Amino acid sequence: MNMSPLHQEFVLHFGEMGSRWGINRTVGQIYALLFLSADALNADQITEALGISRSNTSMGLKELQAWRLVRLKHVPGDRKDHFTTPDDLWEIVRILIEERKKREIDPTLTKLRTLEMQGPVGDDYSEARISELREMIEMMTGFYEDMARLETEQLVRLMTYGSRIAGVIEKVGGYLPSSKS
Amino acid sequence: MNMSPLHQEFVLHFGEMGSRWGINRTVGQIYALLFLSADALNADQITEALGISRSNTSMGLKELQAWRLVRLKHVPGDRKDHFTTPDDLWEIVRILIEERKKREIDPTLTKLRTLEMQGPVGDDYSEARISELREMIEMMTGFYEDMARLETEQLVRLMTYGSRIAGVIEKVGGYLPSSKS
DNA sequence: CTACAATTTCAGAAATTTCTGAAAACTCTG
DNA sequence: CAGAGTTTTCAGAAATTTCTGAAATTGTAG
Repeated sequence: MNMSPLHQEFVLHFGEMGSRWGINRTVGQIYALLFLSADALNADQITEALGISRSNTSMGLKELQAWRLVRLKHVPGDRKDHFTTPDDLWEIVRILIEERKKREIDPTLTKLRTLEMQGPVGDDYSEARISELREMIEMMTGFYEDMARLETEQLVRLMTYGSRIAGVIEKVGGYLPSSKS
Repeated sequence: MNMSPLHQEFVLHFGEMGSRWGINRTVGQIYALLFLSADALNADQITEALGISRSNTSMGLKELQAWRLVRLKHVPGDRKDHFTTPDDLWEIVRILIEERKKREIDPTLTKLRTLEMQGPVGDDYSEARISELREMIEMMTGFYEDMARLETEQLVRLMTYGSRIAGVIEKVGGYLPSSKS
C-alpha cells in the first residue's frame, strides 16, 4: 500500500468497522480511500493502493454504487472509469439514512402490515404488540421523511438548538404553521 | 416449532433480517419470540420453539443481554431463568440507538480524534475531510444525546410536529430558553 | 469489423461466522 | 457438602460470506 500513514490508518479502520456497518472489509476500505482522496480514482489505482484483486475492487465499487455512496466520474482523455464520494457530508448522511431505512426497516414495515392484514390469527397480545411496533416505526420514518425535506441550513439550526426546542413546543402549543411549508 | 402462524412468520422474518441488523439469525429469532410473548420464557422453551441447540440459545440470550434488549426475570418457584423484552417500545428504540451508537459510531469518533491529535501528517485535503467528518458526527451525536434527555411525551409531540418545527425556529430566532431545562 | 482495452461475472478457494454436543462450572436444596 | 438441576464454555463441524483468477462480456478507436 502506497499511502500516507494517515490514509493507511483511516482506511484500515474503515475496513475493520465495515462488518459492523453491514458492508465487508474491502468495501469499507474502498470507501475510506475515496473519501480522503481529493480527486477521483480509477479501479486500478484502488486495487493497487489496497492490495486486493481487480475483481474484488469491481464488486466493491458496484456495491458502493448500489448504496449511492460512490459516483462515477468521467475524466476527459481517459478511458478508465473514475470514482468519487460526494463532497457534501450532509448529503452522505441523508443517503446513508435512506439506504439503511430501505434495507433494514422497510421490509419489516411491509411484513408487519401484511401480518395485520391477515386479520386476527394470533393471540391478542401478539396482535397488539405488532400493531404497536408498526405504529412506532411509521411515526419514526414519518418524522425522518419530514426532516429530510428541510434545507441543510434549517437542519443544522434545529440540531444546534437541540432539546431547547422541546420548551418551544410547549409554549407555542397548537399555534403552529401548517405542515406543508 | 410449536407456534401460531403469526408467531412463526414474525420469528422467521426477524431471523432473516438479523444479518442486516448486525445480529445473527438465531439472535433475531430469539428476540422476535420474546417480543411477542406475553410472559417471560425460559431457555428450554426458546430452544424448543426455535428448534435450535440449548447452547445456541444460551449464547443468543447472552448477546441480547449485552444489547440490553432482553432482561432476566425471576419467576417465583422456578429455578430456571426467564427472559423478557422491555414493554415500552420507546425504551427499546432508545436502547437500540444507544447501543448502535456505541458499536458503530463511537469507535470511529475516537479514531478520528486520535488521527487529528497526531498533528498534520497527511495532505491538506485529507486533514480537512477528517475534521469535517468528526465535526459532523459530534453534531449528530450531540443532538441525539439532547433528544434522549426529553420525556417520551415531549418526544412524541416533537415528532408529530415534524418539519413544522423548522418554521418555529425561524420565528423564535435567538429568544430560546437556555439549554439546561 | 477487428483488435485491444476495460470491466464484469462466476466457480471454486479461503476466510469468517454460526452452530452444536460434550464437558465444565455454577447454584441451589436437602 | 453431596448431588441434582441449570447454565456456560469451547473445540470442532457446518454454513455462510468474501475473495480470487480466469474467462466472458462490453466498450472504443482505428
